[in-house]
Amino acid sequence: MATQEHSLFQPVRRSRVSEDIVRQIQDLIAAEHLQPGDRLPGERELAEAVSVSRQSVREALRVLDYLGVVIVRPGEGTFVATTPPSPVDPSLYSLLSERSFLLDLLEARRILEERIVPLAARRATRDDLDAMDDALTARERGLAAGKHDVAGDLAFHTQLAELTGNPVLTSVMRYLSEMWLRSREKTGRRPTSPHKALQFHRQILQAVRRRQPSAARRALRRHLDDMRADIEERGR
Amino acid sequence: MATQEHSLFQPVRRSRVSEDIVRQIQDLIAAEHLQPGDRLPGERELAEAVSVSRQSVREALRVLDYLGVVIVRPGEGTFVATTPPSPVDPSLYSLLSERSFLLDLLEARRILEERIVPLAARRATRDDLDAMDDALTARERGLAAGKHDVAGDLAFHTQLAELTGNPVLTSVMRYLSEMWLRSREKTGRRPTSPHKALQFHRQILQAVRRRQPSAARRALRRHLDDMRADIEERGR
DNA sequence: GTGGATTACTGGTCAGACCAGCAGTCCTAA
DNA sequence: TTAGGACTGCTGGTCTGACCAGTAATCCAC
Repeated sequence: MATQEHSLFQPVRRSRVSEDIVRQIQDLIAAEHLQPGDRLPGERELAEAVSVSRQSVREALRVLDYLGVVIVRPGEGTFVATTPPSPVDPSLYSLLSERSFLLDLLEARRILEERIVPLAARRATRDDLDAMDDALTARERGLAAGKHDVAGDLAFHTQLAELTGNPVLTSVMRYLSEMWLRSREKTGRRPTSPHKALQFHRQILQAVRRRQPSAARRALRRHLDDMRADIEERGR
Repeated sequence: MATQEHSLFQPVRRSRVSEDIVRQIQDLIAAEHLQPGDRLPGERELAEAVSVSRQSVREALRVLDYLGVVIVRPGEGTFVATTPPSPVDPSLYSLLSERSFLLDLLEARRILEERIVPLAARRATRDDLDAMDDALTARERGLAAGKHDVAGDLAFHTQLAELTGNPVLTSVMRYLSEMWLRSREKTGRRPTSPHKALQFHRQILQAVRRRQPSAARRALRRHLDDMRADIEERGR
């Protein structure tokens, strides 16, 4: 064919098979044919279904993996991610699945939250505090009814950051939370006891409500220390 | 760079080979061994350089392609993209142009860096410190020759974060730097005296080199206090 | 029961092969 | 001499088939 690009014509965009697969899977998720947590067919099966080589399927899955759309666990399979896909610093990506990464993440959280919590105790408005209290109570009730989502636990910490009134702190906290979720999802780590977490949250919030910055920081430290101990222990 | 040094690429070792390659290439770009527009070695060549199959190389390149780090052109080769992608939290976008935003940003930086700097003083390796020293000296010389770029000043702070050995802290610092640049770009704010900044940097680095965490933190505080005063004053 | 070995399956990796497009080279014909 | 086309070697794109190392469910012996 002589359809070269005279100015009228666009350069022909040769599609890459893997791109097509990426789009198809994303569409299936968007259309909710694939729900979070669902297991995708194996790579071999998928390849045959699309009449394509396994290599092309793998390239597609690798991309979706990086995008956070999908979680790939060797020996088990590939699953639709439960956390909303959020861009993660690409340079950190390869670390997400290492246990030490959660400890690094925890160190960063500690640095930040140790200062956020006292600020929240000083700056939060009455209304904000009431709203958080309601949210926490709702979560406690939800847990009693057997319902529990990890993202909600992290939301508490992000909300704490919001109380400071500094949107940058909120943004950074959200950033760390996203990495936390991704990392834990990739490692397949079980969440720590939700009851314990809620108790800590209650303590922190109480101190904040009473405008006791130091007490709030102490409670926060206990919470993070407990998490660290949990990570270090399970890692063995 | 017509001749590509293969010695730049290290043999690969642990889990998922493609992740390692992604990181190596990103590192090479970050270290400016690979410049925007440069052509990467062919897939086959790259594979051999890291003792890995071509498939793994392809998976890595596919990811880098999606991330916008690299441009792949069939028949020609793979090239480093000219514009590195830098996402900013959309919810903050509208705030970028407000003066108070720089103050919020500064508060976050202070919280983080006040803890980063002492950590750096404790953990940094000799080599890292020497490298930073060289970089700082180069910048001093550049300034004397009338050359000055704001991004370089922020790079100092990011490098400080790297000294902690905690990639999360580095990432957050980079995240804040990104917003800082954007915000200042939008507000059209003139940078503070580059000479003054370099002097502060020199003081901080010296304390870190001498393994004096407290002194390093004090120097860092002076630096940030100075910046805040500068922002508040000019805002009037 | 209970626990250990077995086995089928999954992703991770490798090797080698072929295709189509791009770009220089070289040879030929005007 | 020079314009044109064939040639050649490179590049990424794709496919096939094979083996490895984990997971998880099963089954069998104790």
